[in-house]
Amino acid sequence: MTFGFIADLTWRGLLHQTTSELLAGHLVTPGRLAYCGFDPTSDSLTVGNLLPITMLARWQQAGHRPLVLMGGATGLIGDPSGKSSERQLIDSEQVHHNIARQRPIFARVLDFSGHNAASIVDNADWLLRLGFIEVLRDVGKHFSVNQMVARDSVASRLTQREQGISYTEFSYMILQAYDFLHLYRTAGCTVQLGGADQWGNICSGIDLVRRIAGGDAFGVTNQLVTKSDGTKIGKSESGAIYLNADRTSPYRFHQYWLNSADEDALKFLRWFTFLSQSRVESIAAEQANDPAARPAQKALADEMTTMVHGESESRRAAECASALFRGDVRSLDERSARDVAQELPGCSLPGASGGVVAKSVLELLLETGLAASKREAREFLESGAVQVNGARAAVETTLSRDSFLHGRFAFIRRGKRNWAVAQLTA
RNA sequence: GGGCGAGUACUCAAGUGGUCAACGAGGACAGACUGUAAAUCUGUUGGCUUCGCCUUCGAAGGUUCGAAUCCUUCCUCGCCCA
Repeated sequence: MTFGFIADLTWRGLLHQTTSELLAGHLVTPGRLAYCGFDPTSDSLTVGNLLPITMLARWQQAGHRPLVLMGGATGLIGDPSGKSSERQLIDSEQVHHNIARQRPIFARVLDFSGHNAASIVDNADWLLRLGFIEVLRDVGKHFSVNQMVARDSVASRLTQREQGISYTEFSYMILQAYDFLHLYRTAGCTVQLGGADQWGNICSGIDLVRRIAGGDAFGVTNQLVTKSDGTKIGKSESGAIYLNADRTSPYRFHQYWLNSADEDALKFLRWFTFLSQSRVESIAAEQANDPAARPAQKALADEMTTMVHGESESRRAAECASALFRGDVRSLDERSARDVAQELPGCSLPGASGGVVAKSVLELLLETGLAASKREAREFLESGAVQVNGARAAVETTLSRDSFLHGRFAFIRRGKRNWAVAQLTA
């Protein structure tokens, strides 16, 4: 698959800017090396981090080699871009842990084998070795403070009364530029990919490569992700959507995309998935034809879950969703009930063999996490928001042994789309 | 180091001795309507053993019958001066 990288980004509406007209010519030669940096400030990535990863994947699909740069060293500093306040420093042990936790997701989206295999490097390997004086003399000379101060990311912090910027963060751009130089010299890396907010940092790197190494380097930035309602992607009511299954279950992950607004679904399909232009267009046609069937949301949810969690998890999530929302929970046979229950958050109850089980729904709401407090639980029950195994529950409703499906499961639904399950253990 | 000002619930933001769990807005959640949308309307939004009780208004003390509101010290932040 050698569809041009730039052309691919263009029809997807992902392309923001490129640093040079000469880039297209540069990319004619396959096997070019591009890198994109990732900050290991958290131990798990969220869907917000997915876009840069897919950018690298698209790069790879266009016949080039992708390089993941983990900011093991820069993560100790923190990038001021897009941050309204000074970051908290994390220790290097934490950074190592975070890097290790993040690695697997890259392996899923990128291909680490073959002739244009992806690779991962950590800038701690070279940045930590640098001496302060050495950097000031060799690198610092090439930076104009006048320019640095004019940088949007810095300027906003300087003019903002509330938040200042420390010298530490101010220096970040020098480190990132140095990364590019290092990768250019040691690996022949000529392109840096990043979000539109990284434009300045990328240009600094290109500048440095030209000044110190006398080489030509390029940058490509992608559009920043926005949602139609203006909120940030990857944030849901109940918190961030992570890419790790232990943080966000495949079911929840699938649900997140399935709930995309109409205006967003097709856009996300282009931005995040690898579906072809013709495929996306045919989905768009279906969507226009029958919006209620939500073909775009479904395709999006399936594709994304497959990308991040694999095909079988994706299918399970989809089947689980249709069991819960399309059918009657009570019609689930025991095996499917068990499968579905596995996907949902919940709690288990000691179902003392033969003993009488009488559990109030109110407490179950609390234990399954569907309600944050008793007062809230009561409120949900009073407003008729709660159903147990398909039957509406009231404040005083209690469950006896035979209210459990197959003697084991109580599927609890709060509101329209929040599910949990309480299971009796043998 | 000196002067001034600010710190209120998820966020913004009222409140300057009792009627304050604290106006209002946004957000969020729930109900109706729907397509597990959007828009709209309604309700809720500190906790509990809920006609009542408990814990909150940067922190700790104090004054008072009674404080988010007054006093003291401390912490944090911003502006100005050095």
